[in-house]
Amino acid sequence: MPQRNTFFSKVYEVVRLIPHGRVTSYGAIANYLGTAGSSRMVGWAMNKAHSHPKPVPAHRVVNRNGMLTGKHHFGGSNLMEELLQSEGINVENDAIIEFEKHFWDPALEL
DNA sequence: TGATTGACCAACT
DNA sequence: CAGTTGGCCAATC
Repeated sequence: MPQRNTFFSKVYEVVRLIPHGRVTSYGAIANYLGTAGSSRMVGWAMNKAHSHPKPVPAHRVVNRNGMLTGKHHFGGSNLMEELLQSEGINVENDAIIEFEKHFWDPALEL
C-alpha cells in the first residue's frame, strides 16, 4: 500500500489543497514542506500521482516561470492547458498568462 | 545493493 | 552571458 507519511504524501496533500483557479510552483511546495532543494521530488511525485488513490490536480503545478513543463505527462496532449483555461487561467505558448496573479503559495495562504 | 534519474531551483564558474 | 554543479528524497535499473 503506497500510503506513506513522508515528503510524497505531503506533496499530494498540498497539491490537492490548491484552490480552484489557482496555481503554484514546485519550489513553493518544497519550500512549504521545509525542503527547498527537493523541488524535483515534487515533479517526481506528480509522475507517480497516477498510482495514487486520490486525484491530484497536477495541472495546477508549474515551474517557477509559470511554464507548463510537465504538460507532456498529462496524457501527452494539451489537456493541461485546457484544464487551466477551464478554471479561468489563460495559457499561451505553454506558459501561464499573469502567473503572479494566479500564483498560490501554500506557505503564504495556508 | 549501488548507481542513476526525475515534470526544479539557485548559486557558482 | 551561458553552462555546470549542488541539493533534496524516493523509485527504477
